[in-house]
Amino acid sequence: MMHEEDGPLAATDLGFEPITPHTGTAFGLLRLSAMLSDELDRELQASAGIGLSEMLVLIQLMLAGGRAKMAELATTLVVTRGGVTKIVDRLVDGGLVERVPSTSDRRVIYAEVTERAKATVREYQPLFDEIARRRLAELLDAGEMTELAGLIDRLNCENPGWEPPLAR
Amino acid sequence: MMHEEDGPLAATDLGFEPITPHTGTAFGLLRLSAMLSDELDRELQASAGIGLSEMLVLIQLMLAGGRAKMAELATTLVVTRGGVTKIVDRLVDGGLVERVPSTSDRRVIYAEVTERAKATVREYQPLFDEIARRRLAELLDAGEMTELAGLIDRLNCENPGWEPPLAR
DNA sequence: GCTCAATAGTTGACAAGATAACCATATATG
DNA sequence: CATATATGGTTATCTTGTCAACTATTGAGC
Repeated sequence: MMHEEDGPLAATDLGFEPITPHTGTAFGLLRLSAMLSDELDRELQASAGIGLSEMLVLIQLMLAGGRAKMAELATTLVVTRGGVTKIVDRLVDGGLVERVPSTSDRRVIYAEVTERAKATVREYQPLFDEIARRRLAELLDAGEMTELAGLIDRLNCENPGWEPPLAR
Repeated sequence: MMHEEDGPLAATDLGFEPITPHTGTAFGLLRLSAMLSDELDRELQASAGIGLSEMLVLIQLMLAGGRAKMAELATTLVVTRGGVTKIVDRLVDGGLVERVPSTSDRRVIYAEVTERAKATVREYQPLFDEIARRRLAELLDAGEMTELAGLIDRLNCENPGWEPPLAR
């Protein structure tokens, strides 16, 4: 019935008017990222049986040539060292990653992909890509998508590299 | 000393080469968002004593004219209904929000900002904005920033509205 | 060489949300 | 009008990642 006591809503119903210049953009960025994460995690979990965090580690490992130090993963994935330990724990349990101690620096441990992991990435990266396409590329024209990709890359490169505060 | 057993790294050291077209962009978007969230949450927690989630609810409430249904908050903030309940619980505990039952639909509860909340937003939104500026606007020229803002807004509007899967 | 600070990784306790079941209310269907 | 279905909110339980403390190793300064 909708008796419309429902006061001063509607005014900005979609809710994207920025209160101050950049707040709205940040707000939108976070929202977009949240939707994307949610869908990626859900689809990967359903198909590949691993979460988004695990997939991101695998992708990053592939990008790095198959192995990377735990601390590097923490920095590039914007997760604490403790967090990486746990994600890698799960990957090791699933037979997707092995821990390989460095011989040159005995503090360091490499996370290294297994053959199984390579197969997993080969198999499910298209899904990842397809979701990204649906949520991003499909809604923009080719030029805009290139623009967006460029801006995001620039921001990632030019931002002061993330490090867990207080060198935690 | 760096004995350089440290194999096939370096090749793509920054780690941003996309494996397939859109994966890299999604990867970058998630990373950017993670850095931004981390900094926003940390700074807000330190200054305002509330987390990013609470601030986002307050901002959304202000945008909606001071009040919004719990379910609306869930959708726009990309959080489950259960999640919103808890965030609003904390805001109520802090005296920033009140729960106001709707009279026209007795299932509905409005979250409504208090005067204290308005003051909090007035006081700390500049901080929010400043961080967004540092992480985004400062690294691009004015035209690029406008471009980015436009693309993000478009993607948020044109994306199929987020809803918790299976009407959870 | 020895001490002190910095770095790498792990661990246990905790905090924030997701999930799914639940109750209450509202709407649609016969 | 009666029943069935959908919607709105909360709750208890579980998962994930942070935080802070701890150990081990490395590198710097004396």
